[in-house]
Amino acid sequence: MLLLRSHSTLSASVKVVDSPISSVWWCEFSRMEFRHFVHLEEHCPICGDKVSGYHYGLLTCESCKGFFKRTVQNNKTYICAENQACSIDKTQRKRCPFCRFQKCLQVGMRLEAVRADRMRGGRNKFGPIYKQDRALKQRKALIQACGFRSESRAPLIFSKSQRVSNFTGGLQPESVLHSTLVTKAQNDCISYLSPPLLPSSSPCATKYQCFTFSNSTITPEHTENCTSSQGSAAGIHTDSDNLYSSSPQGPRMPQLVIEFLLCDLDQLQLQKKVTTSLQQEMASWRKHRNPTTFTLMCLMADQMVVCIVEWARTSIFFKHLKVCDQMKLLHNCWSELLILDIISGHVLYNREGSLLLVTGLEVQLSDIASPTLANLLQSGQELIEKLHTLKVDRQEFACIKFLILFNPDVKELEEHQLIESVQEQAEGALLEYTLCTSSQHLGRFTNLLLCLSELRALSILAEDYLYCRHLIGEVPCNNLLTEMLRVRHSLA
DNA sequence: GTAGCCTTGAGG
DNA sequence: CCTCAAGGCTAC
Repeated sequence: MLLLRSHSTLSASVKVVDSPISSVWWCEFSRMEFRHFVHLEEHCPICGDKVSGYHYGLLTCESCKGFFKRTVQNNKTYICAENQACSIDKTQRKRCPFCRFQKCLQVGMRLEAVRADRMRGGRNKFGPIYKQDRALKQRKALIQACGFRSESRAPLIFSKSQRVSNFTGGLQPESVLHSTLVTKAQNDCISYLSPPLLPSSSPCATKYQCFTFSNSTITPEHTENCTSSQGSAAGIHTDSDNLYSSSPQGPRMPQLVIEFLLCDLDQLQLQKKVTTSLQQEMASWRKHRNPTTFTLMCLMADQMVVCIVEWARTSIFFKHLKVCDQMKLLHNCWSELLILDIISGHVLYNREGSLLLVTGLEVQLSDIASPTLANLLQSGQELIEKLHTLKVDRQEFACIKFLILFNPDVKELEEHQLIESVQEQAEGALLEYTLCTSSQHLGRFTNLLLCLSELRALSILAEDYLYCRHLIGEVPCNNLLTEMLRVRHSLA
């Protein structure tokens, strides 16, 4: 609370400017049967035929829907007569069911959407994802229909020639881990230039424009503080000699993703900060007695929560919110962000095996006496494995953090609409990014959202567990962690 | 086996 | 009541 209050020099609330498309007009437009227009414009990602709606996780044609259903329901196995690389289009889709089914899975059709009980009608868990995707497509189609493009600002990108020392913001350039980080950031950027095998029918493969601020609900001026103050430290600039200059019409990273990335504290900086604070904490603890592993974990968590608050407080959009809303949002999601930070450390730096916390503290499951804590760590490990398999990158983690932070479902928000709008834009940015970096189309985005709900569930369990131990006096007191624990439970 | 059309039923 | 994504039916 103190942290937030002491920095509450908010100049003005975020200005909501008139969109080039007025909101009244937009509402009227949305009421029209516009969604059908969107569907008709789409091609089946498997065979290129006309789509008939969302089926088993994504927009497909009627025949691929039926094919997928028959294959899964009847447990069919196929064999490819060629080399398992048959091209699938409308005219040839019947020739090789093996390759057709492979393509169904590849683009993201979901096996679990085929009902084991064969019950008809109703809705499944993908409903919200279909809704989100539809909303984004409507926005994109509307932008195209109006000939409106957000190209007002030069794209912010990583420069090929950017020096390592600039990227670190002062950290040791000889650090091996750090070099990996830089290479990864540059590789991410390079791979973005040549998106993996998108079918030619996909609109992403042919033309993709930066969509950020496409509905212009938030003025670019609110992003400028962030980019100008942190851009150089992060090694990101608007140099014309950039990776994309040779292909102005090629795919671009959604600008909002870059903005999020800029706000994201470098994992190594975070580690350094947390370690320093923790060493000081531990020194004072050891004067009395040696802390247990659980105590160490609590001390570390406390320092990470401080970093999370610091990150949020200086982040794009969030820094312009009213302090009361900032506090509500953080009180709602601190544990999710905390777990995400720990998990992202594992996924990004390819750590496997025992749970290695950000300070370097390694926790073996066998060392954990409490079965509840051991279960929590086990669930954390499983989520790490899922995200590791998905190869979630820094850009996606940066978007996910904003998705978690800007939760419009938090009660009694004063700037509810603005918060909802930021979350929608973060969702849109993540979807855009995944559509253009993954060959799985909607599948990757869906997988990320499913992981997000698992993270939410895990954070609730972890918070409950911490609170129980806090009640019996086992969590070190008088810090931000215990304050966060108390606030949540005093509101409940 | 395929694919177009029909029926169903939970959720908005 | 309407929507729409499931499963079902059936001519080919």
